[in-house]
Amino acid sequence: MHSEVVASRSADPSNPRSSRTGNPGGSGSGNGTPPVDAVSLAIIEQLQEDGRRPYAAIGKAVGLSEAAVRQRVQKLLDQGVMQIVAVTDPLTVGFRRQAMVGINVEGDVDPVADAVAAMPEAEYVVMTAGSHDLLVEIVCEDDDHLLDVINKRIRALPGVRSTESFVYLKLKKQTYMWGTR
Amino acid sequence: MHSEVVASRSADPSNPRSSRTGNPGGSGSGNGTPPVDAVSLAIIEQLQEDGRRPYAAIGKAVGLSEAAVRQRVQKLLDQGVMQIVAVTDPLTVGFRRQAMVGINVEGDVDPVADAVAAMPEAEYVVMTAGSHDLLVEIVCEDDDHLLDVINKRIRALPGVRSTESFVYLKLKKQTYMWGTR
DNA sequence: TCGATCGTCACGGATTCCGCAGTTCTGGGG
DNA sequence: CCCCAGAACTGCGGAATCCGTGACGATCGA
Repeated sequence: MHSEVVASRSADPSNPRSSRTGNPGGSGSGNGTPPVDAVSLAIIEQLQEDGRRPYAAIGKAVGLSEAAVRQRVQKLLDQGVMQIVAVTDPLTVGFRRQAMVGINVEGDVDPVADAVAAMPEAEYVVMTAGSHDLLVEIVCEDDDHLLDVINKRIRALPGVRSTESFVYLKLKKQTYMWGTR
Repeated sequence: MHSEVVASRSADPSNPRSSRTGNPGGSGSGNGTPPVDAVSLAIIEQLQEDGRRPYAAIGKAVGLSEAAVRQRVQKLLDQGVMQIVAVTDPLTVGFRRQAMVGINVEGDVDPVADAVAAMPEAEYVVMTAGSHDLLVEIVCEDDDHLLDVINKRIRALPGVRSTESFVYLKLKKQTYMWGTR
């Protein structure tokens, strides 16, 4: 139904453009060269400040025409590189219990991650290095619901060795401006 | 500079409106009654699916006029209940190292949380119950930068007893549709 | 009951969005 | 070296949207 996630990773190797302004720091030596150049990055920064900023204003800020900005934004959206959405603090909005759950997996992590990601209560799933293999942010109606998700559904998944829960008490900061500083 | 965070918690006790559709479940017995009613919730859901959806379309979906939707959205934005932004997977976008850091605090947690939240590298700060008092999502340029933030800046804060790090390997899911199911 | 405040509706002008060519630039093959 | 194919950018015109303004009705407090 909905557009789905970000983690699709494009899979479009026929786009070795890069060059132009050259990515700063050159940190992309590892594997996937950033599929977005500096201009698209600037556009993303604009939209991180205000997701509804008009294309013309963005174009003026990054030195592009309005149509070009529109096309780039559309492509970034289609590729799943970014999404323009309203974000809220569920605790502020009301009735909802949140928790971060660390999961330890026996064997391959991927299938467990996919299974957890398929749960509607999982808002955020990330594979990590450290004392947990998986970190999952869970959003629930109430404590009973949360207990059910953690102790029944997650722990029942094959490959799950153990879990550790961190129930949210208060959200202190939530930003999406990593580029702006 | 920017509008800042969500966690401002309104602090406007002179607004005991509520009523109207009556919040489901009646969970608002504790403290702050949800400052948003069912209609605003429906608007938020619309914008969670597409942050650029026109006001008229939203109004048609929730049964309101275009101007009414516009004013409600503006208020929700001003109150900090929600923000409309572009969200990305930094790992996909390129050059950036992410990690979740669990922090254990000696004494009052709040000042530590505020100090961490003041760091530009901290994208997400939440107080939790469990084996960590604080969970912080850190976004860095590279490993050196990450190491510096964790081992120098965070550990140097007064009251920090210990930290535990989970370096991000791969983001599997990232949704903001908690209301839609 | 009266006054005040808030939410909603209605409307008009400025702005923005969107599709559609036309042009330029890059890269590959003959 | 030339030509072609593809992608990206620009400019333009019509339709839709955004935004300010004013007025009406309801609710709450005095």
